[in-house]
Amino acid sequence: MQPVEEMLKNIRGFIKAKGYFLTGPRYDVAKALAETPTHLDADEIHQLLGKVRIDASTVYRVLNLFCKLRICRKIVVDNGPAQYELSERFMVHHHHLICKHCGKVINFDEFDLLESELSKLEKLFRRKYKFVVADHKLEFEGVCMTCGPVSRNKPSL
Amino acid sequence: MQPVEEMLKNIRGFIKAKGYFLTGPRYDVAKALAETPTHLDADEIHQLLGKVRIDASTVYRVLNLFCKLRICRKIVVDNGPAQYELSERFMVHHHHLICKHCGKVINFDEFDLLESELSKLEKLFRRKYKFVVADHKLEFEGVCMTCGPVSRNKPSL
DNA sequence: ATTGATGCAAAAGATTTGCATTAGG
DNA sequence: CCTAATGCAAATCTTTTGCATCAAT
Repeated sequence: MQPVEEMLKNIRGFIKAKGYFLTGPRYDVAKALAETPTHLDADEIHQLLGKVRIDASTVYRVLNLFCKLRICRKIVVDNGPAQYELSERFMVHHHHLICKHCGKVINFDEFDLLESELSKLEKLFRRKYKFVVADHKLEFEGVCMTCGPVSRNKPSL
Repeated sequence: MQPVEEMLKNIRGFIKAKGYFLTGPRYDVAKALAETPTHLDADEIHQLLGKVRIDASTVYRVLNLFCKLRICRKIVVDNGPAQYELSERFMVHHHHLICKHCGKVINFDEFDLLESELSKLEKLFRRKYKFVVADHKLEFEGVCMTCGPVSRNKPSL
């Protein structure tokens, strides 16, 4: 992952190349995302930007634009607002461990064999289902360290 | 997958074993899920049960109970209501291809190598992150046959 | 009788939208 | 100027909740 300044420069270039402006609010949201190693929801971003004057609806509009341009990626979670993170263009490719008690999202990037299996599958889908894969998402749901100690038994919930 | 009648019998036994009743609404929702090879959202279930008198909030309450008991499984999707499907106790284990144009969800169960890789990962998470995996979810997002013809190029969106 | 399940209506939470205003080129 | 972006307020959509009623043992 690149330093924040460089990421912002890249994002600026990316937005302009697509014919959009990097306005104040867009810069602020991009900065919040670039400075956060994990994920933020719309409201957290709005809070972070407390001092600057920005409306919640603008945050959503910016995030939607960013998703459309693939600057960021939306993670929909059960019971709660969607989370956003910079896309793989700016972050390393990874997937998520989601704690079903506290909702915490842990990134992981241990793959090796897995990713090659995934791309084999993607070719299969194209043949068998005529389905063209643009992105894949792998999530593990469970109980994190804080919410439940590791034991030999599966969690009861 | 078993015939619907048998699935319902199993579900009845499962619910009673957990100390709950299989009431009318619960039976109707279970039947709707058992008769659907793919997924339904709460409103679709409500529609399906049009003749029988059941309130939308009851549908949600039943679905939440079913998820808690692991009779069914909730699939949260972007832009739209959550989808529900019977759990792997009653359906074969599978994952999803999600079309980002029309929202269609296609089941797939081609695994082989993949599943063993996934369980290796789950062991790793327990060691490295002290995270105990209860379930995993693998989704491929892309464009389905109806929404875009298969081509050699990646979809522009 | 007592506990749990349901219907109804209202509330809550997240996100989107219409419209007037402002800003950027 | 002209188009795009923003703030504000209201609307929308999904899901949850409080409460009175009903059902089941």
